[in-house]
Amino acid sequence: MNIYDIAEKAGVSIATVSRVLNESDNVSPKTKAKVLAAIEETGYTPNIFARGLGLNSIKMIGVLCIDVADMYYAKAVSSLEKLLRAEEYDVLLYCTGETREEKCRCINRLLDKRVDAIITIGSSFTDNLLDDDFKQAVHTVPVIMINGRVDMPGIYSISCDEAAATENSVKQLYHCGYSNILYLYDCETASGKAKMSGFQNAITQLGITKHSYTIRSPRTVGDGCAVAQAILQKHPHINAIVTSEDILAVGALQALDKLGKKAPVIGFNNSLLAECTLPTLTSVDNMVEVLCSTSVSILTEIFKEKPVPERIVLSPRLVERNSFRTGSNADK
Amino acid sequence: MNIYDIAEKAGVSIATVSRVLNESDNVSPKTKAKVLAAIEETGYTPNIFARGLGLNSIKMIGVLCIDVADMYYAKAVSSLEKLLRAEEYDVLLYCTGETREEKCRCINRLLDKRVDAIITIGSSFTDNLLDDDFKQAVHTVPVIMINGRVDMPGIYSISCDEAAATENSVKQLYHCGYSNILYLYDCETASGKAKMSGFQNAITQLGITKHSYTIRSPRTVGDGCAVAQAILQKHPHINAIVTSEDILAVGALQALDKLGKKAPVIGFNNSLLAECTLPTLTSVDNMVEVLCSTSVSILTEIFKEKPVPERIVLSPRLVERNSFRTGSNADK
DNA sequence: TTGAAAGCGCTACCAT
DNA sequence: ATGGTAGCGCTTTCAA
Repeated sequence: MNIYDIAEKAGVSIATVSRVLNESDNVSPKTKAKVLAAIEETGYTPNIFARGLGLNSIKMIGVLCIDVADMYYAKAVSSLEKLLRAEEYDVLLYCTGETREEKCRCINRLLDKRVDAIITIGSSFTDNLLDDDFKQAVHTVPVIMINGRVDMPGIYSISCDEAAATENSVKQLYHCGYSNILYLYDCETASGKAKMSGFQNAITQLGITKHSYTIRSPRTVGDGCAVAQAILQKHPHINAIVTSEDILAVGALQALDKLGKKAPVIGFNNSLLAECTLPTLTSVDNMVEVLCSTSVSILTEIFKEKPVPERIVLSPRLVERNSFRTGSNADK
Repeated sequence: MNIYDIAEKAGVSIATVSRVLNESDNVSPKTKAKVLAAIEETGYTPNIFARGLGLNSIKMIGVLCIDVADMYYAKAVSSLEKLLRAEEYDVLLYCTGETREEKCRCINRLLDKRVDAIITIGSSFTDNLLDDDFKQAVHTVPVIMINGRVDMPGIYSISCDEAAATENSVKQLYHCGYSNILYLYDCETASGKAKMSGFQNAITQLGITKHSYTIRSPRTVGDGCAVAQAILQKHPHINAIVTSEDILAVGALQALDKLGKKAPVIGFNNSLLAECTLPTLTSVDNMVEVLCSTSVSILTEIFKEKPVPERIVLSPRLVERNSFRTGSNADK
């Protein structure tokens, strides 16, 4: 079933069918009706490849993340998919994993598929080693980085200020009377570094570097718990914990429970996990939804060839639950 | 940059370039080298639309789920994406949401995109109202349903026996001395019904229907907690809880904590949440990874036109953590 | 308002 | 082993 069949059935030329299909205005209502009837009757749908071949676009956006099984990426992908579909774009999803080789392979594969744009999620695409691949990509399509940043014309960065968020968490704790703070973190991606610098800024400004600690842990509940437990035992005067990830905060809460201790804990990502713990977890909301909707808006503007900012930074906010409340005073 | 440019640069015909591109054997090493050099030099990649137009395939699989932000679907999508990419297929992801209209729209949109197959995740695609859409889909491409089932030639069902799993959970509890069991569930999809029937079977067989309860709750931690708390107060003799979802199990644990009670709890899905609670949660593993890898194997067999079973059922297994251990005897 | 026809870039068949 | 060429199904320009 193709456009010729429809043309024949409707007694018109393929050009006219094409016009109807593309909602061109120069078709008389009568012929339009005939064509639509033929289409309806046969259940015909245009061949996307032929259309793509002519227009060189298939209305598809490539979305890259490390692994959609991670809740943070999943939320973003879900959000993007809905927003893009509303704009008639489909999502081609790649879970690249951590390695540079695979990320590079995915970018190129996406370009081979002639997607209309690429959106990356997460700071791990902020990687000098990928610059060449992005340079090539940008040559063909716009690239939007959510929480990533590569300074290159054609790459648009939409991110949330994680350094400021972490800095704020520490300051809030301090103002509530906690000054022996542990920072439990998981990775040293660009995002990890930003959060760490936020922590360092805070303790420096507050003059509490002497009594503050940082320690790294693999990104699992069990490891977070073990690592936190060890350092809490070694330094019993630690009286508050800030983490780079909700998962680690969950581990920290478990460590406190095991040690029979109480201390405020602040997570990061405001994920479902924050609602599942006892006490429920106060956590930094990284504004994924807003990042995604902003990204899609920017993208549609780009497609319309309107000027858009190359860099947008949003402020995250602290969502308070039972593991720490800024209102309450210290029980220290 | 197209195949003509490469042909000219390499001093051969486009037919030869095409042969090199498709790794046909009938090309002399010398010409092959020339062509590859030209490709390398120019960075040429074949136009996917033109290829698709000829072959009527773009090596793309449509994956449908309700919402990838749900951890259960996210795990499956992640798993499928990796497996399919390894087979050179890309994943077009649609989060359909709950409504039939949107599911239907997504199926049709996927067909318009000329995907090579459709994979649905979750029992909510087992829906008589969608039968017409699937009938049309099956006409064009194979459909694989993970944890879903529609009896129609061309639809392959790969699922996990959730009824048996729930039945087993109840029996395990009973054998450890718990016979006043609450079943806390969230939905009445096909999957929800299967689990419920498993529960009913168990209590009937065990002769404990008199002291068993079922209650429904929205699928959030807060609701699960509130609903569980209410019924536990009304029926204080309830001494064990089985749930249809880890999220509800988390709620149940919180309810027990609030009431200062202890009772074994069994979740379903063996998600990350099960590691985050105190006590950690014993949960039914729904074998997502196995379901996905089986699905991809089946699919590749179908593409090779080999015969495959229309229905595969896997047995789930109970993953024991601290909220209930079959080894331990009742502390009742 | 409509139709004819020239591409779009590739694959695969038929020659040589 | 290589080349010529006819499609694949659509969009769009040019003519009428």
